[in-house]
Amino acid sequence: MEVYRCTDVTCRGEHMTSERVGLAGEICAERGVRLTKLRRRILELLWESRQPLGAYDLMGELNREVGRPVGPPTVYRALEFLIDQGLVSKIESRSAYVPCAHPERHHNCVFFMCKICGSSTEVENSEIERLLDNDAKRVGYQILHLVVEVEGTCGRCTESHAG
Amino acid sequence: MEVYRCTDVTCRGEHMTSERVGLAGEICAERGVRLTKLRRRILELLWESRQPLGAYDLMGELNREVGRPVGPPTVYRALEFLIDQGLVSKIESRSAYVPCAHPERHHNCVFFMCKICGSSTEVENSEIERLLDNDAKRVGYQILHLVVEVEGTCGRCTESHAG
DNA sequence: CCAGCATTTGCAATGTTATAACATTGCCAA
DNA sequence: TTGGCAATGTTATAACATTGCAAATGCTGG
Repeated sequence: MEVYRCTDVTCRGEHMTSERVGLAGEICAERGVRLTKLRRRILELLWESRQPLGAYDLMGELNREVGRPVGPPTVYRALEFLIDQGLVSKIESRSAYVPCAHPERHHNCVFFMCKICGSSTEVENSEIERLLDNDAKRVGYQILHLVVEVEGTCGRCTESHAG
Repeated sequence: MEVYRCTDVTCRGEHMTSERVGLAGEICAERGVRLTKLRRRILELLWESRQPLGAYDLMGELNREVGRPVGPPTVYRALEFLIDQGLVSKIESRSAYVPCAHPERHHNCVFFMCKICGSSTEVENSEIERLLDNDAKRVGYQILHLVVEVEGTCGRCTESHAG
């Protein structure tokens, strides 16, 4: 059983995919919604990946696994479910999907994306949310959803490219 | 000559498209880059629109104007130029493009998007930039580009839908 | 158990957004 | 006049996403 680093640096230590997916299962049960085999498998694939996966990446992998074509709608519907349940987020600037580190809490994620290695890091920052709330009041908006994505270079890549 | 409301609420008053595009021309001249006819026309179309336009919306309009097919690369290259010069921003969560209210300053825009009427409002918030800078340091990132987009309902639409 | 119903998935087609690869134009300077 | 260069044109295709309908699956009450 392989082990993966948590993509949320505020959360130290390592977590197993199965642990993550198990938690997701509990959350779904509590809410009376179904984490079906397909949905669970897609969530696993996202946890197993070190970088955001596109819908068609997921499709390709599922194709290989089940040995027959899995169509886009199948994948997109599962992703929609996972996003609705807060188990996955879409990275808008990449058209890619990542598992959410803390689905048990309702928070707006900030994503740091490395331009070089493609990895993503999730952080929580309630202060940003507060600031945007203020701005929203100022311009008369009711907030439904935040998209905060930072493109840059991660420490590792910045070093290795600096020489 | 039609007049349009500035999409940046921190900037009161009204501005003409020609004024905006004129400023863009000056900026390009200073920088030694060329705001060609095509690029200028696309910037005008964005200023004339009350909401973000997709690349294919722009293509359609240009087709009508020049009476022959204008291909996607033509539009995308012009958009790339305008974005590089800070004259236009892409709204990632919509795959749509908006003119930048203050190209003369280098700042990261925050966009509020109304889910109902589709309009967008640009605000400046250097505090958010500062917070994200802190987070970036914390996770070891070098920031290259920020995407901060808020989806919600604008004051007008919130009212009319509340009853 | 199973009939009825809702949810989920399968499938084919299509729509939408973006880029690759290569050709052409127009301008300027050697 | 030619060679270089930036911009644009052209064709094709890649990448991402949705619609509409049919089939399968899973719950629930009889």
